[in-house]
Amino acid sequence: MLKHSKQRDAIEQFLATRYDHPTAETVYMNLREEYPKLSLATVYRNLSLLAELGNIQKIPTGNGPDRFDGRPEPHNHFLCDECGSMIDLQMNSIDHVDEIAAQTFDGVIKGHSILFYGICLECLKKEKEQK
Amino acid sequence: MLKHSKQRDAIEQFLATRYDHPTAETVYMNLREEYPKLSLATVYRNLSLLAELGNIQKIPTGNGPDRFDGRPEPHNHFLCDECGSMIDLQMNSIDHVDEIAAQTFDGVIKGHSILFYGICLECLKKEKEQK
DNA sequence: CTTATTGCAAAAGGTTTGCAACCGA
DNA sequence: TCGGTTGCAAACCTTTTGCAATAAG
Repeated sequence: MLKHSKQRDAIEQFLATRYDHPTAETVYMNLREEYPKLSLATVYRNLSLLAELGNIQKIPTGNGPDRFDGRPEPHNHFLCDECGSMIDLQMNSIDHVDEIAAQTFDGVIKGHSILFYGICLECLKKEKEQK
Repeated sequence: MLKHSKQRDAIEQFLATRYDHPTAETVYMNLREEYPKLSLATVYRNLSLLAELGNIQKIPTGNGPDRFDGRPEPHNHFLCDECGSMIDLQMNSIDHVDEIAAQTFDGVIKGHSILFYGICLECLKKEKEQK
């Protein structure tokens, strides 16, 4: 059970080419060119499925739509308050937070997600230019 | 500008008595008893305002409604995959993650939010009992 | 008296779902 | 053929918004 689907392949492949953590809508818009009949529902369904399978990551932002990351390996993210851009932060040394958490908690910690927020380089530059 | 409001006080007060990170809906349901004419919109408006003022914390979960925490001091949270309960995790030693992140990132990091996920103690017990 | 706040209802935004048609194994 | 997958539209859930009425300072 779980048949092949061109749409699913295309979605996974598209995410593999993007480093900006697109939304479902963005995936949809881009793939429409190649698959004019593609439906947004199909995009959502496959993004959820791919995330469950562990092939991609779904990253909730707290405001605005979820973002999707073609790289399934654990890593952290930075979200710019101002322009909404999301950036990968590779921080190997940070996995120990699960251990620290485990010391104060008796349940099972499967993992964590850290979302850093602030102002990205581009927005900083723009602010300086305006002065 | 910023007048006093009984509703806002009640919402902040209610949160101060709860350690289970209620949703806006839960706040609403509970305060209806004392304020029968209270509107859900008022609850949302005040929760947002209180969070902006830094009096409470708003915690997005990624699935389901946002949760609210009457304790504004920085701390982390654990969300149970199975029953949806949310627990505070006090981990003073964890603030250095911002520093670590700053080493790999040129923008401004204002803060972070860590959401741990897994299975809580209660759900673990239930699972064991079923076997 | 002025204006922040409220309640109500309607709208918005993002995501999910029902269903018949379609496609892959 | 069987059943997973699609497209479409409608439904859903959470949150926000417009507006006239109310209440705080």
